Amino acid sequence: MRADAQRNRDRIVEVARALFRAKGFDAVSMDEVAKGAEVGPGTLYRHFPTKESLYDAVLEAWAEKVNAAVDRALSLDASAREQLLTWLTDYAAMLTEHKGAAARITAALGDPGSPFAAKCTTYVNANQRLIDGLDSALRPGVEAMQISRLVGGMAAVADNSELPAESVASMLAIVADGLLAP
Amino acid sequence: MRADAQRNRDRIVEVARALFRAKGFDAVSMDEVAKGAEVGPGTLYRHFPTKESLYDAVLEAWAEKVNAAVDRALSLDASAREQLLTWLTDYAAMLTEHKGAAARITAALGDPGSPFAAKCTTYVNANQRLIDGLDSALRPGVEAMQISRLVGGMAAVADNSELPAESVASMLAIVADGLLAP
DNA sequence: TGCCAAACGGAGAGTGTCTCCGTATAGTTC
DNA sequence: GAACTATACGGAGACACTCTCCGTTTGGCA
Repeated sequence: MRADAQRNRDRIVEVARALFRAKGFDAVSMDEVAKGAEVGPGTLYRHFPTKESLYDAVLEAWAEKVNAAVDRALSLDASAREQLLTWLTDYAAMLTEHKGAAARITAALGDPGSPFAAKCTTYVNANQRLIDGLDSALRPGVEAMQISRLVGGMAAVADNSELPAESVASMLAIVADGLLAP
Repeated sequence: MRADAQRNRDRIVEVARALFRAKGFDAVSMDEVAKGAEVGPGTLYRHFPTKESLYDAVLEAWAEKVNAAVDRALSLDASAREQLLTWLTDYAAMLTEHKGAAARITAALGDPGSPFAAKCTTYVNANQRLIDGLDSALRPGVEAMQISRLVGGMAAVADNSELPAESVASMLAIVADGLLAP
């Protein structure tokens, strides 16, 4: 890639990250990103053919934090319930870090054609590792995709309604108790 | 209201209901509704100043079914768990009856300025009646708004991903067990 | 320095929401 | 049943947004 192209690409992602985080996916227009990055719309679309692909690039670095969080929860010297709650809370917090991200990623779960498919796989795999780690403490038959959807749904609601952390925590506690073996 | 205006209004709502149900909120354009109802865009917007207000009118009749469903669940001669599951399943099914409705209504929970505020109140009240009816079988301190958000979130996920009923049921079972007293 | 593939950027096509305002008509009054 | 007026109609178009085409510019190499 030519140096000017690389510079422009970096600046676009940087501007887009700030805008998406502040205003949410829908409220940011591509023109706005182009103007902010001081490029023409044509240039923006050369780098990112769709708005989704731009969003995907913005979320790139961020997906790696998920695996770190599941490791952290599993390494805690605590009860299975506390480990589970720690993970769910971290997970929901990461999902709501960007406004609108939770709903978008959760909607893409199980859709291989989605531009966020890679991110979804990361999430589902993290939940699978959690299930393997917590082993028999969980309700028999619980699946990684179920946890992904349950927490993704909660995160989306929390994000949309801008719920305070304690409201999210109490809902996650309900989900966690439901996930633990009876 | 003049007779021709009433006729047009009725036809608009009827056409919009069919379109929204089939294609979901976002995929239906106002022009499409206007053409289907054989009126001009101006006429459509005279009756419904925003797309949301049209959606609200479409959902009008449908909100009444919620109270009937909670009565049905509470009158069942069954365990608290079965009553709860019956209600949650009905509730989620009603939310997903119109594509996109669950996410939209759940997002409006707790926002008095939303065009769907009246529908939200109906849902939260129904859950409150459930809590009162099930009494001590539920986890102490559980609130109607929490149940509304939990199930609304699940319904939104189910709706978005077009999940089969059994997938929804297994997630609702987890939520239900979390809601029941430990 | 000159070349040219790569990149740029703006005009504009296509689609959507919503408005303005001249025209048509329902319903009343004589 | 004719005239009148408040009410409603409907289409042209303003405005915003995503995305494309293509003439122009420029980075990097020989």
